[in-house]
Amino acid sequence: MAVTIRDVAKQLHVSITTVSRALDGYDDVAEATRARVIRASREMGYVPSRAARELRRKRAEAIGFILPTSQPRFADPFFAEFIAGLGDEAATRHFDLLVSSAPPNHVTERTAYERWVQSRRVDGIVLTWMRRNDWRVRHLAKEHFPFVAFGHPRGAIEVPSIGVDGAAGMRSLVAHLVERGHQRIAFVAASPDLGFQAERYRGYRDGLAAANIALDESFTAEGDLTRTGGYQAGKRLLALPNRPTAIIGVNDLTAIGVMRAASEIGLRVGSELAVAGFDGIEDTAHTDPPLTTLNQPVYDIARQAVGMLLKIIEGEALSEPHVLLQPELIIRQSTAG
Amino acid sequence: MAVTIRDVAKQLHVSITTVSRALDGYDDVAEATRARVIRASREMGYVPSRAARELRRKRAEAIGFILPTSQPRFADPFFAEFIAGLGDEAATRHFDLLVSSAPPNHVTERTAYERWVQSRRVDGIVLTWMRRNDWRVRHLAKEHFPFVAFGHPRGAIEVPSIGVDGAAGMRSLVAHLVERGHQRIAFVAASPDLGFQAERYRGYRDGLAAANIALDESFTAEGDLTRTGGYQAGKRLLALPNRPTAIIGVNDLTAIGVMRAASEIGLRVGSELAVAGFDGIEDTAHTDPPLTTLNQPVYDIARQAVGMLLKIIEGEALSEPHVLLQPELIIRQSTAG
DNA sequence: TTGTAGGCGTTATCAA
DNA sequence: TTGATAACGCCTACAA
Repeated sequence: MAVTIRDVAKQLHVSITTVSRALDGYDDVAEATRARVIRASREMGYVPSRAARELRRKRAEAIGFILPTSQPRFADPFFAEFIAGLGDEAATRHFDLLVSSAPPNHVTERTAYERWVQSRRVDGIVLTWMRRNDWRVRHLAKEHFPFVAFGHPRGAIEVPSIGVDGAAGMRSLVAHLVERGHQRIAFVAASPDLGFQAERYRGYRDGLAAANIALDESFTAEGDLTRTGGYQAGKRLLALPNRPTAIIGVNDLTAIGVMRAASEIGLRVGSELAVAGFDGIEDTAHTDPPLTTLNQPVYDIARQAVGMLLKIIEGEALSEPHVLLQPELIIRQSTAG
Repeated sequence: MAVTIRDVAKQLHVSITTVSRALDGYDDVAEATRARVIRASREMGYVPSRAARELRRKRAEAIGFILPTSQPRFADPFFAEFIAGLGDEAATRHFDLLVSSAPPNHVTERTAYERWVQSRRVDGIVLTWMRRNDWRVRHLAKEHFPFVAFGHPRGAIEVPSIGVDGAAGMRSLVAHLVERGHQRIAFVAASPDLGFQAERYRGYRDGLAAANIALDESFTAEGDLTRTGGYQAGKRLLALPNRPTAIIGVNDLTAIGVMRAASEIGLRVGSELAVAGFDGIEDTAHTDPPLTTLNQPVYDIARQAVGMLLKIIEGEALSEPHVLLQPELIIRQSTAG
């Protein structure tokens, strides 16, 4: 079996208490003793058992994240980056990251969250893709379970969150398009239940209003955040009698789908149709033509989210419970015409 | 505090033993008692503490996966799908998935693996992006720690693995290109240290040999598995005096980068230059033109890998320690000309 | 079929 | 500055 604290203590002829305290950096242990303990531990390959420590400390030293897998074949590059950020920040703080997945609002989602909460498998949870009247928020708040949200859920409950100003981003994007001479600007949306959809859409409408352009309801189509959804919505919009000259996707994948719809009917993106997205995923730099987008620093956001979560877990007050970052408008050839 | 097994026992006026056994499905407990226990547990919201159970059982009921984050801004869609597969299969088997990340062969990678192994934080580990003479394999084998590899490492040590036949895939791809009249076929490779690179490159060469085409060393360029790497390598290849008429990327991202390099110099992909990749990520269906690729069922592979790993953890023998799947050649317009 | 009791490996309290 | 000892919550021989 693995070497335990008792083995180290026996070897050194000290008590297990001493070993424990020496290793955890308490200051009431003689430096000489500490040095001996540390050396012996390393030599003997002693690493404290996580399970025992958890049991005693009542802390899992882990945080959880549940992927909102909307699709059977799920592969949003956004989440690879997000998870890398979560994992890196957690690791530097000596926490582990548990990842699971569940389709949003599906029954299995509920069990997934409850399992972690009830069994204290994790000390806190990171939420993303916030929804209107999100049951996860209600549930976690009721259980007094630490969590932090990426995105700002609207609702009665106070939620520590970090988000990107989707409305402001969209306003600046619309302004950019108007400046390029566009008046007929369409929007491919996502489910209205999604918080960032509402926010970005609001920015789109406000942007139009600011330019004195009347909102044309037929210029809003709904996708599902995937390329395929964007493609289908794009086809519908481009089949309109008086079709738009610019189309904004609620996210980059959607916009990429729109580009394909355009090129399929021989429309040149950039000169004959402007297309733009939101997220700033790496793909956008490599589409043909490169895609204008609103970049959000996903990796850093993830790290910051973990930082906030750990503070909450430690019981510290957050100096800033609602961090709001500005997305960066990256203008590329897809809106160059 | 959370409700414990003792609370349930007290409530029901039975011993904690009875509660424990009733819940774990032992058959030496009266059905009536079991029913009462189960109902009371649910009503009281009792879920066994993972920490206590782990300590007692000496099992973490968790598996680990460490993302090979080669880039600062890391976002390979391959891994989002892979993680979703790992997480789903683990969850259905009542295991948790721990995710961390580390740059391949960096010192921190070693600590990341060792931490989990030493502290028994996880019961097994899934390995990917196998390398030549992989220290992880040596280390885990030496520690008798359960693991399974995605990809077939060549080496002295017997490694349970699931892989996709990259060589066969590349042979069929080359055959396809030759059939379309191509003779000058280039390859954008990855680090030769990577197992699948060696394998796919071998397939490329074998494919050329089968068609009696001499290998032109200048037709091999090295990328880094990213779109940018592919773009740069593509530019080099296309600047060659007698440039290739077809370029194969060792993975899809690389191929996507090559496409951009081509369109940048006004070469039409499909008619004037054939491009193909490997992986079958969703992007390939939405590039312009859509990209020919070798599809590997990443999600299912991940699930199967977990299945194999759990068998190893349970101490069962694997009926098939080396699963080899065939990639599926998906021919699209990028090689249509 | 049920209950008693010991121990998994730590950390924390208290006394020395 | 160190040590003995009691939990933490659960599982499992063994006894009843």
